[in-house]
Amino acid sequence: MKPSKDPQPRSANNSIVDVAVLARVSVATVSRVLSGQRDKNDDVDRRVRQAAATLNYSVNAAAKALRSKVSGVLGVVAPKPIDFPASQLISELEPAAKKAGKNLALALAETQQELDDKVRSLILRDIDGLIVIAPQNCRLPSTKDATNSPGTPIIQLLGHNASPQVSWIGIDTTAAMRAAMQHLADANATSIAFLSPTLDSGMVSDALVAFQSSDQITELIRNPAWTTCGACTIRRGYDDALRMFADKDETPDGIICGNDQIALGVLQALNQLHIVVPDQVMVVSFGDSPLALMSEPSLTSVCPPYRTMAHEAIRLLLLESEGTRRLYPHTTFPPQIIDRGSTRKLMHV
Amino acid sequence: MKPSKDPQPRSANNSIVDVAVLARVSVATVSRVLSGQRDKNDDVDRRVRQAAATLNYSVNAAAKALRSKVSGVLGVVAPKPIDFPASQLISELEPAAKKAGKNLALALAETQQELDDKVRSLILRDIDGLIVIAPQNCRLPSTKDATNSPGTPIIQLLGHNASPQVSWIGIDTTAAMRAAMQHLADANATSIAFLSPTLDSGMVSDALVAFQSSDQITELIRNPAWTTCGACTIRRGYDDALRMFADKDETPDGIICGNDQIALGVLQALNQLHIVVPDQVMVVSFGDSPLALMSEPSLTSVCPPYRTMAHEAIRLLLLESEGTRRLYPHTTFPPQIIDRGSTRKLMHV
DNA sequence: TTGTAGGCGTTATCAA
DNA sequence: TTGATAACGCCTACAA
Repeated sequence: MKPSKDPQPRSANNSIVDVAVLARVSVATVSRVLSGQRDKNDDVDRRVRQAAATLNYSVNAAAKALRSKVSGVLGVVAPKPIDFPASQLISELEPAAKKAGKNLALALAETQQELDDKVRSLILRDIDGLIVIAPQNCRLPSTKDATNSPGTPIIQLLGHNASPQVSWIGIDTTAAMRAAMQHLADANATSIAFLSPTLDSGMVSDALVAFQSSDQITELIRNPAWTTCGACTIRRGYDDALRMFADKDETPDGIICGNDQIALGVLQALNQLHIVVPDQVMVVSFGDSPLALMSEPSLTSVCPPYRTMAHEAIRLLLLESEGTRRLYPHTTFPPQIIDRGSTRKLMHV
Repeated sequence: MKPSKDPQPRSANNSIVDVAVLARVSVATVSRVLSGQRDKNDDVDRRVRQAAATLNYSVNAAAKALRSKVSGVLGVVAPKPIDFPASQLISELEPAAKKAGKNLALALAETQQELDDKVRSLILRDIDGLIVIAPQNCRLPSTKDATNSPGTPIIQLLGHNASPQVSWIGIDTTAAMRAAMQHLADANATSIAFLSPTLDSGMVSDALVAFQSSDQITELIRNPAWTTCGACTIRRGYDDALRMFADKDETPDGIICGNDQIALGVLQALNQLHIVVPDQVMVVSFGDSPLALMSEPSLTSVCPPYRTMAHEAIRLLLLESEGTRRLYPHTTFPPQIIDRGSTRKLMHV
C-alpha cells in the first residue's frame, strides 16, 4: 500500500531537497535527522524518515565527504598477493569497520616502493584512517615523508619493524610460546623440542628467546639439539624429526613447530617411524592455517588473535581521528591455542 | 613575489585555486592540464605541473566525484572469510583497477542477506562498477530489486548461478578437463581415473560430463569404477586411491583430482603403496592452491585464469560505464596447466 | 585555447 | 529547535 502522495521512487536521483519538500521541513532538518544529530522521536522525525523511505533516498557520499571532511572510508594496505594472515585480518577488519560506519578501500603492495605509493595515494584520497598490513621486508614509513601529514591516523598490523612514530598492533610471541609450552606441560609432556623458523623471519623470532628462558618450565627442555632453526617447509620438519628420533634412547615427547608446514613434515616423519601422535609424541604449531585441519591427526595450533587485533585497530583509528591526541602505542595480544588431535587432552584424575 | 622561496608545502590544504594563482592561469586550465584534457607540452603545461608539485597539490577526490559523477571507485564483494580463489582474484583485480585509475572498495558477505546488503550499500556509494565474487550458495541478485538501477554496471566472477541479467566471468571447466586429459595423454598415460567433487559443489561440476564425453580420448577411460564422486578432502583421495589400487591387475596410470586436497590424499596412498609418482602413476589436480607446491612431488595443477578474469572484469566494467549499451555477456576462460613433479614431461624422441 | 561562472548535494554557521 | 544561506573543491558549459 502506498501513501496517497505521488512518491516518485525513481533511482537515486533524489536529493535532500526532495526529501525536505516532501516532509515539509528544511534541508537542514533533514540532514540533522538522517545523520542522527536530532534524536527526538516526534512527528518531524517520522515525517523525514517516511519521506526518505518513500523517495528511496540515501545521502550522497561524495557531497557528504566534501562538506564534512569525513569520507567514511578506511584505507587498508595488504601484501600482494594477499597471504593467509592478511586475508584473515581483512576478513575481521571489514565487519568491524562496517559496524563503525566505515567502508574499506583496499590497496596492495609488493615492494617498499609500492607500499609508499599506496600509502600516499590513499592518504590523498581523504580517508579517515589507514591500516597497513606490511609486506615482508617493508618498513612503514620508509622515510618520515610528507606522507604522514598530521591529518590521517595510521596503524600498522603485524610485521616487526614498527617505528616509534607509528601505532602498531602485533602478536605477543612470548605469550604464544609460553602458552604452547604450558599446553604441552599440562598434557604431561616432559621433554620438548622446538623447530624454530630462521631467526630473521619474523613472527616467532623472539619466541626462541621465550622458549629458552621460560622460567617455570625450563626443565622441559632436555636436549639442546632439539632446538633447531631452519626453513618453514614440510621437508624441513620431516628431516628434523627423522634426525631427532634416530636415537631411540632419548627422544622428545612434545614438539613445538614454527608453523603448520613444519608440523606437517613432522607428522609425516613420525607416521613413517610408526610413532603415534598424540599418544607417544604431541605436536603444537604456530599459525593455525588451513593446513592445520587437513592433517591426520589435525594440528593443535596457536592461532593469532586476528579478531582482537582487527577490533583494536578500528577502535584506535576512530579514537585518533576524533580526539586531537596522537599517541603511537605499540600493542601486542596473546594468541589462543586451538586444541586439536595432535595433542592429548589432560584427563582429570 | 617569491616564486621559489615560500612554497607553502603544508599538508593538502591547497586547492585548485592556489595552483591556478601560482601558475598564473585560470582554475579551468589547471583542471584541464591535470585531468589530461590538455595535451600540449608548452609553457602553460609546465607552469601548472610545477605549481602543483610545489604546493604538493592533488585533486580532492570527493569534490571531483561530486561534480563529475565519477567516483573512481570499483566495488568488490567477496566471501567472508576470504577464501583462496577470492584472495587470488582480488590480488589480480587491484593492480588492474589501479591501472585504470580506479580504487577498490572491499565488502565481504557470508549469507545471501549480507550479499544483498553489501551490493545495495556499495551501489548507493556512487561506485563506477561492482564486481561480485559470490559466496557459496548465494545468488546475484536474489531478487531483481531496485538494487540494480540502470546506473551501475555489475559483473559476477566465478560461481555458477549467473542469471541472464548479470554479466558473468567464469572458468571453462570443459576446457580444463580436456587440458588435464590431454596433458596426461601427451605424457603417454593410457588409462585415466577421475576423482570428482560431489556434483553440486561447483567448479568442476560439469567437468565430469566433459570427462566422460571427451571425444578423442575416450579410450583413456578404461574402468567406470575409476570415476568417483566425493568430498574434497585428503582422506577421500587417500581412501579412493587405496581402493583403486587394491586390484593389482588393472590400475590407472593417470589420476585427475577435483582439487589439491584430494590429490594430496592420493599422493599419500600411492606413497604408502610404494607406487612411484610420476613414473608409475601421474597425478593432475584442479585449483593450484598453495598445497600444490607443498607436496612431494609437487602437484601438476590446473590453475584458474585469475589474471585474465580480473582484467576482463575491469575491461567490461569500464566499457559498460562509458557506453550506453548494457549487455550481459557470460564469458568463460580456459585455465592453464602448471606442470610440476606429479606428471612426467614427454620426452622428445 | 583560455577564462568566467554556475552548480554538484551536503553540512556548518548563524540568526531567528 | 529550526531555517536560510554560505561554503566545500571541483568540473564544464559558455563566452571571449
